[in-house]
Amino acid sequence: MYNQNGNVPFSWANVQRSQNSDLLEPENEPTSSSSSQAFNYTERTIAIEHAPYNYYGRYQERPANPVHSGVPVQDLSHRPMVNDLHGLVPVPNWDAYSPHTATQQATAAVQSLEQVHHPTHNVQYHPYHMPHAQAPAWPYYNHPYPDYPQHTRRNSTPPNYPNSDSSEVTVGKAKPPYVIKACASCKASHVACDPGRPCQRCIRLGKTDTCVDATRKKRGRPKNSTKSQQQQATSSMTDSTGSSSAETTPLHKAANRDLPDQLLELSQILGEYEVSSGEQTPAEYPNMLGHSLGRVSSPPASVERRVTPLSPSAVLRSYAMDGHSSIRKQKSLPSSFSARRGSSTSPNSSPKRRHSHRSTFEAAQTNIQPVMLQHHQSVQYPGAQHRPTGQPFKFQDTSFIDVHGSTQTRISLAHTYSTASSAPSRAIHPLSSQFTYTDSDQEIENQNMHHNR
DNA sequence: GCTATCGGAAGCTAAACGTA
DNA sequence: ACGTTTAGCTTCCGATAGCA
Repeated sequence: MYNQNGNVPFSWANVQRSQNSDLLEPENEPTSSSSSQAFNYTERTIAIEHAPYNYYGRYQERPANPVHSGVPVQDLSHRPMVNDLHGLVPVPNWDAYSPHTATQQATAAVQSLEQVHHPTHNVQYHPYHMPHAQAPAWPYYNHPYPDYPQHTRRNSTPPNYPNSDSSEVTVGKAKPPYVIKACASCKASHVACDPGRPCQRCIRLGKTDTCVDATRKKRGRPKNSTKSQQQQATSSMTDSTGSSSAETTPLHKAANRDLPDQLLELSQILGEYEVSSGEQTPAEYPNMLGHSLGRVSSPPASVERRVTPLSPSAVLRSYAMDGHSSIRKQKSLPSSFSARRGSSTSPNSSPKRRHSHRSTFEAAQTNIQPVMLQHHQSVQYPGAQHRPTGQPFKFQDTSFIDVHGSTQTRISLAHTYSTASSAPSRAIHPLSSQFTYTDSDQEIENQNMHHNR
């Protein structure tokens, strides 16, 4: 249940487990110190002035928080919540703060709420999530998961739960985690906001009247995005013979077909790769697999035609990046990938970080097999040719057929490239193993020289 | 020193997708 | 049904520049 840092990684599976486990049975929790009678969960003592953050790193403003139903926020807000589909349930023993700071009034209020709404449940509900409880403006707003873990981003060290034998929790150089909603001014200025309205920055700048929550667009994957993408890709692509694709097939379904059909469908689904017909070696496309694998030799005689995908980064450069740099890399990697991020050209990119990328790259060299395609002359990177200048676009689910040796293996270029000025990191995912590949700065430089030649 | 600007890293959400 | 993936959004760090 705990990761190597001793933290409980957030997942709904863990939430569900916790609901069925003794996490909701405070009396079964190991106690490192005394328990609060009011809440019956294990406390950890912590100096308030040193610990303005809860277990997940969410900022807890200690003094003078709004009081709701007689419940001071600072006394109750620090408990991590799990969602039991009925309400947010505080998880005992995850606390960074002492419940002894709860007032008698708070105790009575919570007990009253629990009795009214869940008299038979042996769980404890956060009062702000009780049906009739009016949520304070902060720290919870109406956010459904107010304690969604965030300490992975901010340098807010959670307590060394569960193995901490110290009653003192070291928070270190913790910074306030993200606010749930930034104000319009802070958002526009790309600066940190705080939950107050007006926020401290607006107060300082005298913009108190205009300090309102920034409007937020709907997040999440759009409805029918895949379908529409496929339709768009299909309508804009032709194969080398000039024939239009008559139908679309999802990549994962195409992968189960016979090879020629699969390739045909891939050619319809994917976009245009750069094609070399045998006299060209991968070294002429220095950023892609051939070069990255250190492979410059001729293909096996059995391979009639080699298709060398142009480096996504090279493609990006070729599409008139005009300085608009809101173009970014896709972040998330498939779970089977080693999680790694980063642009090696970022001004913040440290040599150490680049070294890390390089190490992975070199490790990948030993594993990746040459990538070639048969029966297949022209494929497109979806949408590339129609991409408006300066707008982000992405390569995704790009597949290759590895016909090196006797086996045929589908290899997916598993990730999305949409960066204008940074070197894209990339992940290449064969079905049978996993590895990643990332450009180094030097490689990018070489590509630039090659491209400008 | 203060403030504004902004590129982009890191994180969040929810629909689509995969799988048992 | 449920877990995973992923598109598209968010916040805000940190570099840089302008100004008094």
